[in-house]
Amino acid sequence: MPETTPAKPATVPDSVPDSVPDALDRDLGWSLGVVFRAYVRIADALVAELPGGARGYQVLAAAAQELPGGQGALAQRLGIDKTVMTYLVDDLEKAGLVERRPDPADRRNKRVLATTEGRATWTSLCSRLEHAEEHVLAPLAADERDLFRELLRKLAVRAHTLDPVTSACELVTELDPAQGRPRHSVRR
Amino acid sequence: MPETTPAKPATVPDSVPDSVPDALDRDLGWSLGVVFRAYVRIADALVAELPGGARGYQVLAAAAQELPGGQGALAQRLGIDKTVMTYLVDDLEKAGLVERRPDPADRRNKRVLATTEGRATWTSLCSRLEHAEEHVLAPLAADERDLFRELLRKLAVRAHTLDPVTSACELVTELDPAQGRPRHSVRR
DNA sequence: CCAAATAGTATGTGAAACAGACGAACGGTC
DNA sequence: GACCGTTCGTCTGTTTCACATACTATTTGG
Repeated sequence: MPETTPAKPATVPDSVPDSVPDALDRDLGWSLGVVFRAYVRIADALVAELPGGARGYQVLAAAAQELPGGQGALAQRLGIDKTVMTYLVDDLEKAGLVERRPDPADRRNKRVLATTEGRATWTSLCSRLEHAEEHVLAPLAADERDLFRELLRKLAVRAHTLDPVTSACELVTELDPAQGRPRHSVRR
Repeated sequence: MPETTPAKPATVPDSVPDSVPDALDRDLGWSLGVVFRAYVRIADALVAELPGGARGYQVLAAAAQELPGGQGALAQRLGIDKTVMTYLVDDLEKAGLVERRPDPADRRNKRVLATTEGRATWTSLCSRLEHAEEHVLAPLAADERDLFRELLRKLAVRAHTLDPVTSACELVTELDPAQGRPRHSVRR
């Protein structure tokens, strides 16, 4: 236990990760969080003009591409609460980028469609976001980038079709019996 | 304003062009978000007993492995605000899983170390989280899983060392001059 | 010893998520 | 056509959370 001065002073460890055997590297959750936050940060900075930030862009993109379904389905697809989607679309509508139109087949559904200006804005921002993606993926080689995209897409499509609560529950029940010594009575 | 009216009529897209099943699949941000949320959801469910949820687990893991640096460095590494880290460690300390100890070299720094019970809890939860990771990665083949892990790790380590604000700014300034005529190519 | 700087903590504010209730619109059944 | 039950979107209230700010303790350098 090298408690005394581990060869590296605890001061000024700033931006020099000495290729450490950081055990956190092995944690998928940590890696996912870091990459996700990095992307969101860059994307938010790039589309800061847009009402909803990065999520507003995703709504706009969905509207411009005229994906089927009302804004409820859109919310589920984007992982946003439906109440959040309401004022997200509100802001975009106030900005004149999208408009709500009741689905003639089922007037309860309100489709979110981009206006002409909205489509123009989207195409403009779209190229920016491409740069953001490339920026995040920069550490990888070109073929690695495509590979990563494809693998991640596969995971996302699969994870999106599954009901997360259900899968979590069945995972818990799957683990519970296998947990010979389950919990150390972690009191809260 | 080049072509005002797009060839695509905005009327009643009952039959959506199925040539593009899901244009969102191509968006890296969407994929990242979906996978990240799926993981967090499962992880939170698995470590619900722990004070801070999935982030509490990460703090506990860092404490158990005795990573160098105080809780400020820890917060930066985990992408959490330092004020959040304060009451996160508070809760874990109240639960008897970690303890704060002033660094003898610099008593301003408070290292976060796991207690014996904390280490036991960590090893217990660690195996669970491994299952969670495998569950998220289930759609991939075994070799693909390892490959994805490695690629993601590379991205995370690189993104973590960079200052996100700086990189975002330089990306904006890089894009600004090119903004005059944005490319229309949505996706290559 | 004093001044500047840094780590951690406390506090206030605003935004966001979440749950629940409500009106509108549909699908049946009678 | 008139009644249910259901679904969709919206509204409202509550609670949690992140962020900025100010403050204390401690170190460093002159």
